[in-house]
Amino acid sequence: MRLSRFPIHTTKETPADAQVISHQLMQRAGYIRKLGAGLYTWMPIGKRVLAKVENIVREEMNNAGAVECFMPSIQPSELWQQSGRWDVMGGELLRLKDRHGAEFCYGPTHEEVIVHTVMQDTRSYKQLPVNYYQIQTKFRDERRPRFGVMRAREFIMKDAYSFHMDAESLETEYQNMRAAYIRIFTRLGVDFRCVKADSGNIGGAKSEEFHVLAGSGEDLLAVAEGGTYAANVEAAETLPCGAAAAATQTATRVETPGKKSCADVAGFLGADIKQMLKCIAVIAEGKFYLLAVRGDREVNEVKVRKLAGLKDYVLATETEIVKTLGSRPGFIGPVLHAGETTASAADIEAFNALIASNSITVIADHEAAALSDFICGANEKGMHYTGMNWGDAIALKPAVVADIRMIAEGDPSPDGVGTIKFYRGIEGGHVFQLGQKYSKAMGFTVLNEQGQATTPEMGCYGVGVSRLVAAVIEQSHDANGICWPDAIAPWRVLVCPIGADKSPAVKEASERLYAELIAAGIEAAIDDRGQRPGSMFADADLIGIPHRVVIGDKGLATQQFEYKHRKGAAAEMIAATLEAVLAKLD
RNA sequence: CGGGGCGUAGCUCAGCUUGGUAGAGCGCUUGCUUCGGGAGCAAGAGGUCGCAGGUUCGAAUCCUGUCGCCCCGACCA
Repeated sequence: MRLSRFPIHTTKETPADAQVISHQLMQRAGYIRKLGAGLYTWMPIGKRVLAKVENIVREEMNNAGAVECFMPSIQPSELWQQSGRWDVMGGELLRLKDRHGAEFCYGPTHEEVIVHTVMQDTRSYKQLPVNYYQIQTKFRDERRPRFGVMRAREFIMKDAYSFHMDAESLETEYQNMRAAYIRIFTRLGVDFRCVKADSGNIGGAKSEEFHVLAGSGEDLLAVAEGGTYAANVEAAETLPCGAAAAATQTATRVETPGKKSCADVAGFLGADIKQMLKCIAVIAEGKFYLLAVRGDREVNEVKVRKLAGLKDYVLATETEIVKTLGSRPGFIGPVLHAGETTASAADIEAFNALIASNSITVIADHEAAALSDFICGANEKGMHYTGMNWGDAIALKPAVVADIRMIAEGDPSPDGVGTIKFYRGIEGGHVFQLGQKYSKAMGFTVLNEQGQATTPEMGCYGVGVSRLVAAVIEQSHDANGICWPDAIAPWRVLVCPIGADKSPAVKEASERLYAELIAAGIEAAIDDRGQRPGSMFADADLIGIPHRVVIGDKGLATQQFEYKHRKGAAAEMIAATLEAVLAKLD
């Protein structure tokens, strides 16, 4: 490619609206231009990189036996009503009406369409398993699009859907896709982890995410040092611990004026925060719950939502807490009122009746259940209990003991091997076992070997193609700009003639090398824009071309080119031949 | 959706408090001199100050509304 005929629009200034480095560099280097919130145009140079990522994904999907198709981005609402998601999806689903008033949505994903399509042609077990994929534009009306193409509203996704007669076949294909994803991320040259994931609201059982490790990542990953366990913290289990030790103290009300957080109370009382019980008041399906974890722990929302009856829980408001417990946030505990509060005797009786009755359920984490002689809120403003024990007459017993806390750094790995360390990651891929959720909802059956109608098992596998471009940059850049790996660089080699307008020798040598590289099948570009050396080098670094060959009179005098790798510290002189340049590319 | 902030030249921003002829840097055009890490000088082009009302002799500036964008918190490739 001749840069004189290719739009390269770089800027020295960083756009004001870009927060993360990949977004800044993609805009500065002219890879993308913003059209609106979460809407980006891929400029020609950016499209080259995007196409390369797409092609790597396509090659690995094809090699893994998946077949490419292409579905409409606009989907009829009927399909979403069949699956039940039309009413479940919130504002994220962009809804449209056509001229007849018929309702549609812009597809945020394609489970409905693929099931609808595949079921039309699939009648027999002999036609399964099969795995369809497409690389296509999706639209999700994100609450808060940000970080450029990393979290755009319109983005490019590779989505694949497989169908199977049984769970074993699904498991086989799931592992096949998982292996394909490992190859994809390896070819992209990124440091990544495959982690156990929560399957979210797409449904289904087993799922893993592929994360590109980066400090700017939005996800927190729990990875075992010295082991193989890796999970998104949302999905990371924690190990049960021992039973509570026998009580050695009796409960004592103590004043803790204005001390609300566990750290404040522990500090005020000179106690270890690990002796504290943290209680979170939540309401689900009209019922009041207290979620109890140790003072230094956090509640894991995803785990709580998996408990029976708590799927749609919300935090209790201060008003609700006052009404139900006679307490305020900061002083909540699984305890009855002692009768020494400013509240009236009747109120206390009412609170205690509520607290003691089934209308309040205590759900304790394993560690919280194992506490003894602990400190907890007294359900009175400014008051806590010390020396409390679950067996105490005024303490409620946990109705449920479950794993509801967030895993923490330093915890033993849930699989028993290694110690947990946290990393940040950018989710670039996700593999799911969906089971029969969609095939059942949409009435998809095929005849098995016995001639009986059977609902197929389904898997789905996504790669955030456009997001990955940004993720690679997050991992591979320096003060001067992007450092592309060869596999997805817009060009592998850039030929930079110095003073070609003045020196016929330079012009001739650089044109010849450029032509030879192209003839040799190397993706090369020549910067024939007539720029001064400084701006030419600055552009080359900013747009991130891996290999740079500078040709000037100085080098040609001794039959030499100058070669520099984008990540190399210094340039070196090499023989002024195609062979010498090719040797550097290997 | 709740909270905070910003809309002035292609880009980054000043001007607004205290109304009075619209500014700088970068970029762009032309000429000359330069030419190995974003050159110098000179001369130019380029903005109905997001939009709509209102106050005023007069509004980028004050008021109201509206639209857009960005940032901080519950979801996802």
